[in-house]
Amino acid sequence: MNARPASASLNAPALYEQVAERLRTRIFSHDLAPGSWIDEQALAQEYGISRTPLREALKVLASEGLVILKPRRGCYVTELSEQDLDEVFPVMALLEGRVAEEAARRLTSADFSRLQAIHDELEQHAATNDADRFFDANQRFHSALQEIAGNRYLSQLIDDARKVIKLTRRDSLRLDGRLRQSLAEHRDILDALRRGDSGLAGQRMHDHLLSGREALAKLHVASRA
Amino acid sequence: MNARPASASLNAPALYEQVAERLRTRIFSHDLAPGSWIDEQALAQEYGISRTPLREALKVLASEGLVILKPRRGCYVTELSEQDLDEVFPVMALLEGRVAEEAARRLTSADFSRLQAIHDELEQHAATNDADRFFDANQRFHSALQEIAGNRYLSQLIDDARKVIKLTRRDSLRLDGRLRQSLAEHRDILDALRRGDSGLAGQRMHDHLLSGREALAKLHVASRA
DNA sequence: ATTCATAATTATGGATGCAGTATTATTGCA
DNA sequence: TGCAATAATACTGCATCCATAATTATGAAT
Repeated sequence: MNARPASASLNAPALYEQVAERLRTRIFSHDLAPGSWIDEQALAQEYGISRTPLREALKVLASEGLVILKPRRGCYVTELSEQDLDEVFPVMALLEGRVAEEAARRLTSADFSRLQAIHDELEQHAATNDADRFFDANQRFHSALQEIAGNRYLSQLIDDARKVIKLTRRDSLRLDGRLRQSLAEHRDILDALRRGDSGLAGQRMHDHLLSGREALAKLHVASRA
Repeated sequence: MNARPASASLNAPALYEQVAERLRTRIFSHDLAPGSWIDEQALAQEYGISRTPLREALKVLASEGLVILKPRRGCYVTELSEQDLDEVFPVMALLEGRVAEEAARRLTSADFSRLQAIHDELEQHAATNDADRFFDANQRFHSALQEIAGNRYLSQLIDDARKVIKLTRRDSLRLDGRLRQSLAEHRDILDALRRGDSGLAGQRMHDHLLSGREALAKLHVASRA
């Protein structure tokens, strides 16, 4: 009747994984800025741990593409070039498009209600121009679709790609009008899902992602001017 | 005029990376069999290194999906279920299809000659029924296409997926007739590339991968009987 | 004053040691 | 003889330590 006493320690993620997660947060927030050097000693001291689990965490982040390990020269936060973005986004569009397509095929009415509920949040936050909450709900919408599509491997690739894309997170959603446009695109995707048109859902999701890339490009051009 | 004296040490991969590569080889060869426990001490001793770099290597392999790390319980070689394969292959087909499509768009005549040369090897090894060399040439063909397509991110995802698929390498190519069939599919792909029909090239590559999955499925059913 | 060489400092990568936990073996009891 | 409880063993995960290489600072020479 107890809650598995052993599970307490089993459920506790390894220290290196906890550290990896903390570092991800700091990288996404640009607290650790792209291109900046990661001071192992300082971080280990700050977290009150030794360098060993920290270094293991950095290995994980490196394989996720969030940092790059330069042998004998330390670890640096990844800087994405425009070319990198032009490579990642089309792939992301391909993968997310597939998810939408597959989700449309398997969609139950319960699933749809769930998506509808999240979409309503999107409408709300778009109305109040709350980019942060919009972003959050947006992510949950996409995650829900992934779950419905039911391909864990595909999901994992998307999650990884999303991490990479989040490196650029001075949020294209903050571009004037982008939030409204994103919402409109979501409406169209939801519409295709309701109609059960998997091809169309896939196509619209695909284009939605590319549209996100364009918004980001505009933002970068603007910030350069 | 010198050849950069520093590059000697820079070129040397980190120890953990060397170890990771050695482990990959042993995993693919089933020297370390799926599901088997990885004895850190024994391996470290065998390689004449400490457990530290070995453990770092295992972190990398874990993020590649070749092993799974069970907290406090050690590291095990990944076992792929049929469901896993049914998830990975369609994604692989999607990605490789995209590569073929993109490569077809960018293909120069020099590129085509290169592909043709590799394909000729395939014909050779198919004729002599040399599965190992066929496999090798096959991999080079796909790699060449990836290079031509010119999307490094896409390439990386495919490379990762290929590693996962290689876990099952009791080679579907060894299935009777599969080698011939694979060759025929390659001919068709090359044909589409020559004609510059990117859509067709993508489609055929996509189907080629799914065909590979089917061959593997037959093999597994057969081995169960 | 600038540049190059050399010395001092600092950081990385790897080895070793140790505490805590899981696993296995052993012993006692039903 | 089988099962449970407990003791012994073994392994994982983290910390600490050390050697080597890279970076920076210092000083000399042009």
